[in-house]
Amino acid sequence: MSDTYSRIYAVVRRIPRGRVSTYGEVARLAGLPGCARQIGYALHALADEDNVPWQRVVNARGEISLPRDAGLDSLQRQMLEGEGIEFDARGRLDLKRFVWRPRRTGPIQARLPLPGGRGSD
DNA sequence: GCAATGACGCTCT
DNA sequence: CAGAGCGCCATTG
Repeated sequence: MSDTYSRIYAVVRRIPRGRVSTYGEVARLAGLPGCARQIGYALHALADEDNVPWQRVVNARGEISLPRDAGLDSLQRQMLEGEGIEFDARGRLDLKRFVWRPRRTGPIQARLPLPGGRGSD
């Protein structure tokens, strides 16, 4: 496994349950700005025993970005819904509500009312 | 080592 | 808001 993958996995593992992040954001947090595509590439080569919450990574539109033929898109959606993530009719989630923010960026860090129940991890 | 690929993002229309 | 086009870069064959 390359160091690039290790960095990516480390960041994805930090995403708490009930929240999601974007490929571009994960790339930046992993110290790989501009390498959003490589995030997907790394997650594709991921194994189940690696214990990485890959389902919490979506594209910048808040949409599942997996190919249909693999059948993983429905799996990801089911797992996210199980964490309390809500999808609209277009199969998209509201990044405004569910995106993960690593550090407090400002005074307002409003506690998002997670449908799942508890608002903290 | 070169050319093609891909679980993406941003800008313009 | 939605779709099309172009840029991006590590990994693969």
